[in-house]
Amino acid sequence: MEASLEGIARDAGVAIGTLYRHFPTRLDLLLAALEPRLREFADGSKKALEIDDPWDGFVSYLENLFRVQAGDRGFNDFLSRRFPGNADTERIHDQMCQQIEDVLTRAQDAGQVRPDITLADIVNLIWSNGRMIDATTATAPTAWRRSLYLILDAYRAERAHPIPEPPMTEKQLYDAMVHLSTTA
Amino acid sequence: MEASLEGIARDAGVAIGTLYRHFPTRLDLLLAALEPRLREFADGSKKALEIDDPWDGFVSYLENLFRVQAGDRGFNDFLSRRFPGNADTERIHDQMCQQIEDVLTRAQDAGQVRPDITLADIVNLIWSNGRMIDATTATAPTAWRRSLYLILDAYRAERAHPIPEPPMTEKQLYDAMVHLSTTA
DNA sequence: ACATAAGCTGAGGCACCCCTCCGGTTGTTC
DNA sequence: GAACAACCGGAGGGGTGCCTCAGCTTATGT
Repeated sequence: MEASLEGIARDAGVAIGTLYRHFPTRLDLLLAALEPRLREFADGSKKALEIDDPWDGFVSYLENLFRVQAGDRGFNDFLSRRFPGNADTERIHDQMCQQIEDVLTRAQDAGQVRPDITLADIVNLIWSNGRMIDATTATAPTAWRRSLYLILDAYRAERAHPIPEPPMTEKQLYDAMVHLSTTA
Repeated sequence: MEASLEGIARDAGVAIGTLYRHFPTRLDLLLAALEPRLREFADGSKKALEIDDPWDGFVSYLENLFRVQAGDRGFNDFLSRRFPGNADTERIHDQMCQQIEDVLTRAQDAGQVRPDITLADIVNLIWSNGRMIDATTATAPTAWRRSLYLILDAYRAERAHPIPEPPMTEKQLYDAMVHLSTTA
């Protein structure tokens, strides 16, 4: 996301004008580069959704998400942000959010995930994981799995203690994601 | 950490040369700006360490840490990174790590925090929290408390589930922190 | 009052980066 | 093989940021 377009053109062995010709905006390029990842992610998600046990499905969904996130810096950057005004990315994000809510609600209805968790908490998880991946891919590339399995113990219904802070509202969450796309 | 020095000088109503005169490097400036935060943090830590119950002390320590982190972007940036070669920052970081280990070990010895947690896991927490704060300060400034109390449920010793991934080694952790100071 | 020190300024050199645009190259079609 | 379209290159204008340094201003001390 922060890569220099001139550097990308150089690495691609192509002039800067050509890069702009094919991808008028940085987001166009990112989306094109992300296509295989999005497919990979979708495949994993499909498998996760087919798992009978709701808890296992929930875990599998997150593990797939985090794995793909860890494997691609662009995807990692993309996941945490919203790009208001771009219909493509908004659709992708909306679909993901819907999927997360589905898999989460199913596990909650089964009494396996604590009921006070919301989509915003999972997005938090994505942010957190993204930062961890930034820090560790170079030096401890599988470290993200540890924090995933650790946080899962917080999500189990039977271990739940009350949380003295409400989840973010939908608007707060959206604004936060937009904020990340304009600053960090 | 990413602020433009020229912008800082402008905001301070001073020429760029003057800024450089007082603070030859960006790190010098950061440390000077951070001094009150470091003191505030130290005060809170002291109170936390005086709490009798090891679990409560652990919680209080983290809550203090996260609160200060949420209140100051510079401190937030500073916390996640290591600046190799700078004796001052290395000392501060080493002290913090030592403190964290103390408060953590005490709670583990009391059987209140699960024994498989290490310093590296707490540093993960700091990274995660830092990212969350970047995302939410503008829109949901107290959201960090929620994720703190959520993760605490994962840290409780009772009914802990095994984690299929070892903690980072000391070297991995150090390298990751240095990595963040040169890239993100 | 004068010398010396300390402090401040901002232009300027260098390095990136973004994005545009025009001239040149390659390909296609009849 | 001519006309046309599609494609590519890269110089260049505009912007920002880093950091230095020569010259000016303001203490300080005797």
